[in-house]
Amino acid sequence: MTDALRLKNQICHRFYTVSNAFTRAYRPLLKKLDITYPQYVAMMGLWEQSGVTIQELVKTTKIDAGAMTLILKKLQSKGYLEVVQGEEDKRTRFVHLTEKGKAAENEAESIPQQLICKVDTLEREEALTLISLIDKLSQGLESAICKLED
Amino acid sequence: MTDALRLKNQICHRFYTVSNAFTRAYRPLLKKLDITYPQYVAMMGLWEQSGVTIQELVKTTKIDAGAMTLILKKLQSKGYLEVVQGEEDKRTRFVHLTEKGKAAENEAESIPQQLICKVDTLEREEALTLISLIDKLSQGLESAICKLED
DNA sequence: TTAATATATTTTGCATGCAAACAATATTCT
DNA sequence: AGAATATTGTTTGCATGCAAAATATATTAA
Repeated sequence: MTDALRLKNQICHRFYTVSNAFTRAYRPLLKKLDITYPQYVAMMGLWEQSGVTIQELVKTTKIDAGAMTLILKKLQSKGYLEVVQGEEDKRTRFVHLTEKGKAAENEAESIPQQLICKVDTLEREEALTLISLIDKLSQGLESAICKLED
Repeated sequence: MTDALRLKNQICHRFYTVSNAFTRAYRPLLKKLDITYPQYVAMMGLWEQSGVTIQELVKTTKIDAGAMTLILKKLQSKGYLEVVQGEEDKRTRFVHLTEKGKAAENEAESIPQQLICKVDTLEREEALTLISLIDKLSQGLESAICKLED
């Protein structure tokens, strides 16, 4: 009846589907680092800049703050990072990569390419278009979430 | 150092981010039906075709089979559907919408438009391009997951 | 200064997502 | 027929994602 409600017409369902597929696809690649996809995202955030506040890491990775607490505990228990309380503001906590954490970047270096090699259906040009369209959509979504919360 | 590992260059991270944003955006819209986003996906599958096998529903919605068991229990407890064992093949179970479940489609009819109105950053043309690119990527991902599992 | 308010992070309760193990039922092979 | 194998669903254990409540610490207002 209502075409608007058909699954094949839902952009959201595609994101749901592809996002989950990415998580599954990364799993075998992350095995050697013994981390999950969200943990990998947190590590990417830290490889870009170590020694940041938890809040900043939450902002850059867009990982839920509550989940971040657990993820950092996991990564710390694996020896990838340390968390230290702020001096000035004792509410804040800073996340620092350990040597092992920094070294892991080298092992991770080949991961993106490994996945791209397997997912070769998009030309570079198309990939760039895709990214810019997603970013445009993403912007709208963010503000939409605010509007919808009224 | 390695640009390949930067978050802003990750398509996967965008899907992760946007997918989660969609889930949050839908929450207030699904409140009146008292269902979650995955439950909404299951309902969309059933509005398209009721009386299907659980396996078929898993296939069309791409919801994890294990999660589907719980989701169907939830939706059944809310009175939206019934599950009956197959006659020929007793392993299979068929999912049937109740009257309440069918009626819910009318209430849900406005949901897609409600969200689209808020997320107005994409032109229809761009949205179509986005969809086709995601689908192309999605195809590659599916086969990639198979390759990676070796 | 003291009370009220704001911010950073953690905790809690609930709902998946995922892989692997299981259970029940079918099908196939010998 | 009978055992081995395959298929459909469910269960289990672990890791988030999300919203809301709780903590600890800062900041602001009276």
